Amino acid sequence: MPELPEVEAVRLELDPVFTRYRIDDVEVRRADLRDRFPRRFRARLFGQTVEAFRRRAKYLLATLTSDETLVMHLGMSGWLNVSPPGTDAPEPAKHDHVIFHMSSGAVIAFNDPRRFGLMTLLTPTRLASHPVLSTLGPEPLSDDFDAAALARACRGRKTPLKIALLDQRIVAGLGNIYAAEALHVAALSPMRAAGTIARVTGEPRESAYRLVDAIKQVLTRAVARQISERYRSDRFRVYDRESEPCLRPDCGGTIRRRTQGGRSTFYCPRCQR
DNA sequence: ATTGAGACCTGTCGGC
DNA sequence: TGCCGACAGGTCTCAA
Repeated sequence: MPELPEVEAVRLELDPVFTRYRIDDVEVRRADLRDRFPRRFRARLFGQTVEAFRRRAKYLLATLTSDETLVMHLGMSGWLNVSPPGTDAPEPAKHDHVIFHMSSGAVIAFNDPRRFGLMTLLTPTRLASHPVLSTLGPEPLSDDFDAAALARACRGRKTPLKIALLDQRIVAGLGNIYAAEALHVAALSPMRAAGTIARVTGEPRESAYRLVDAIKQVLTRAVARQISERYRSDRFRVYDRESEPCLRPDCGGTIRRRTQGGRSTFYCPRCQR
């Protein structure tokens, strides 16, 4: 489920009942998501106040009074479900692995059937030197992410553009759906070599400007729509629309599906070059 | 250095 | 109905 827009929706939903509130209790019902939880996980959270809560790429980062940061990643199937203050907390659902009881009265359940999600605690030092977090590319909706930055990152690369967009070191937050969507908006082929959006000097070509605009547009709209609602394939231009007509006016092409890096890519072979 | 394949884990869906 | 394979919005590791 979760790419940048979904993670941002989760952050927004949690913020009013999570940020600046104390963690009164933590139920750890399974301590093994993608990695085993760190030692003393529960004890290190117990009684801590969430001083700040932000999103970086697809990660959620909660800074605690202790200066440690609770790092959460939703993986493929993860979500954080909120029971608002004043409501009866429901019985734990299947695959509720960690449940936070906040001083706001809210109960927040981390649910993740496939357990590709991640939850850990990092000291400031280890946060700053984290091999993944410290090498993430720019936030796609920030001013740091522009055609020059994208072209520089793609310069000389022969890997297909779609694969490059999924590389979180190039741009952080795109996943399989929005990478395909952005390439369609930009009318760029997913198979094209990533390096072709840059000149040999590393300067952006026109396609790099188009792609950056498309990424920002696709993500901005998805965030605005508060994609936390249920998955509906008709919200997408190409994703999950194999054999259906291309939605670009006057294109007349048909959406195709093929595999790249072991994952499905959807695109229009007619208008995406 | 890049790149591709396989791994992790559970659920769902379509075909027989 | 039941079984089986294919596939799913992510990331990591390992080999070539």
